[in-house]
Amino acid sequence: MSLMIYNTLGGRKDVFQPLEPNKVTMYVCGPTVYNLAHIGNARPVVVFDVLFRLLQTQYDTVIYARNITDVDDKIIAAARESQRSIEAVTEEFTAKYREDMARLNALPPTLEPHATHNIAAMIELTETLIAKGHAYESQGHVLFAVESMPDYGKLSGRVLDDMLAGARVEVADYKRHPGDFVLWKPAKAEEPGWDSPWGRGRPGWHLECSAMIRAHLGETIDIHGGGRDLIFPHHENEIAQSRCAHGGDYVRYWMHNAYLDIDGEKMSKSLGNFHTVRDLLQHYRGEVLRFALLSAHYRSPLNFSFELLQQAEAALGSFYSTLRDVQDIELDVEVQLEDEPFYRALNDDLNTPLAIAELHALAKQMHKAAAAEKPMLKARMLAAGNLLGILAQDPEAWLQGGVEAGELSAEEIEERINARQQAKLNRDYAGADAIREELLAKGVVLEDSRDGTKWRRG
RNA sequence: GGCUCGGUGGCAGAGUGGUCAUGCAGCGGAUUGCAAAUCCGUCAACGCCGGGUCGAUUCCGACCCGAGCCUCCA
Repeated sequence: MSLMIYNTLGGRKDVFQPLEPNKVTMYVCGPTVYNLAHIGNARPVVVFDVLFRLLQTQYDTVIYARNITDVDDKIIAAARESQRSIEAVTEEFTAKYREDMARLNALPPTLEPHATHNIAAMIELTETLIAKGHAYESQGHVLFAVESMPDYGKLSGRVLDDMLAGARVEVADYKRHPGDFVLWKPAKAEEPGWDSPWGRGRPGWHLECSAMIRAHLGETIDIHGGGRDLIFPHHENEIAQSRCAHGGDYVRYWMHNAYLDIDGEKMSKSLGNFHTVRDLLQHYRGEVLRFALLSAHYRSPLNFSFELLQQAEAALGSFYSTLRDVQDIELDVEVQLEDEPFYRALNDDLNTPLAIAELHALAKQMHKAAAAEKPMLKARMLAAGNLLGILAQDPEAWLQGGVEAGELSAEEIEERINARQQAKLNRDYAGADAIREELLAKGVVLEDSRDGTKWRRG
């Protein structure tokens, strides 16, 4: 089965073929570590985590790099505001970012290059660009000359002349062309800086990705991912830097996720309409957040709401409930992924909503299945869950757990269930129902079955 | 203004040139001491207008509406 990927460059789905037959290199734009990640920032992380898992089922070597931008104007500003050192700020938010993403069941990337550890590579790249006539020094800055690249704008479908027509930006006087962008800029004394042929300074925003990809993954990588808003200028400029410096292809497949909306508007830090992952984790388990993020296709906007999270929670609860019914069944069967509808769905440009629908279909089959069919169905559900990064918990623990501690402990609940059982034996159904109601009022749902009474929070 | 991308049932959200998405919610039934879970059945959509087609939500064109990028942002 071949993986189809929608390539922003070209605007259509293509069969994915890595440069080398059994190796895939993938790079996703990571965080600028100056504050907490919001749930919109988590979307690419979760989406590309699914891709990472999927690729690993097909290729022996998958190298997935996600950078940490730890030098940036916003970081400097954040450090100044909180009267802390740059390092204190970046270390704190790097650690918190890793924790938050781990709680969303995102696997750690293979590599996590830091911008500040790769300054030499950036300087070298800048020197190459100057030597080849694609960059120039001006008033202490080094700028990339967009006019030196004939097909600049190809990724975003822009033409330099058109961009000028609508330009609203004041053009810095050190630029030859308004579209020229900074590779290296001078650092003030109190700002972080590194010695370079152009004096003490620091890199421009776009430079780090090009330099680190080249340093850690090679001149040409297979997949580069990120949010849609990075297409221009960030990724366009990365292409310009890398292709002009090294020639050849930079990235074979560009993938861009759509954003999360709040009331039809993009969730963003600048609009202030965001929820941090950390905040949401106070109320919802990471797996619920993850499921919610996967409930829409990654290229479609996803309207974020509490209803969405509640639906995600309900869906996961129902899957875990199905799995609880078969929790004692041993797995000694092997799933043939190639035959699986959910696998087919994921291979079609990561169609996670369809994969989830197939998971519902599997659950439904499980409910009707004869005993002999259940081990395979369970294995298939878990295999699907594994690729989506969900359903790996103990079902009982999931159903009885939760972020918001209930009013009752498990022991207290068991005690009430026993009391109710006794009432039932005494034919005191009114008493038994009273206990059911009492527990329900405290968020505990009882389910009677031949095997006794099960409970869950819900 | 330029460049992108969208508009699917009450909600979320896939997909397709011709009887089915799926989930949640609703309605009816089975089951249950009562419930829950589950099962069966059921309601309901494809922005608007035109064009081609035997037939379009799906293709083409215009229009309306929305979002994003062009400035830090996933």
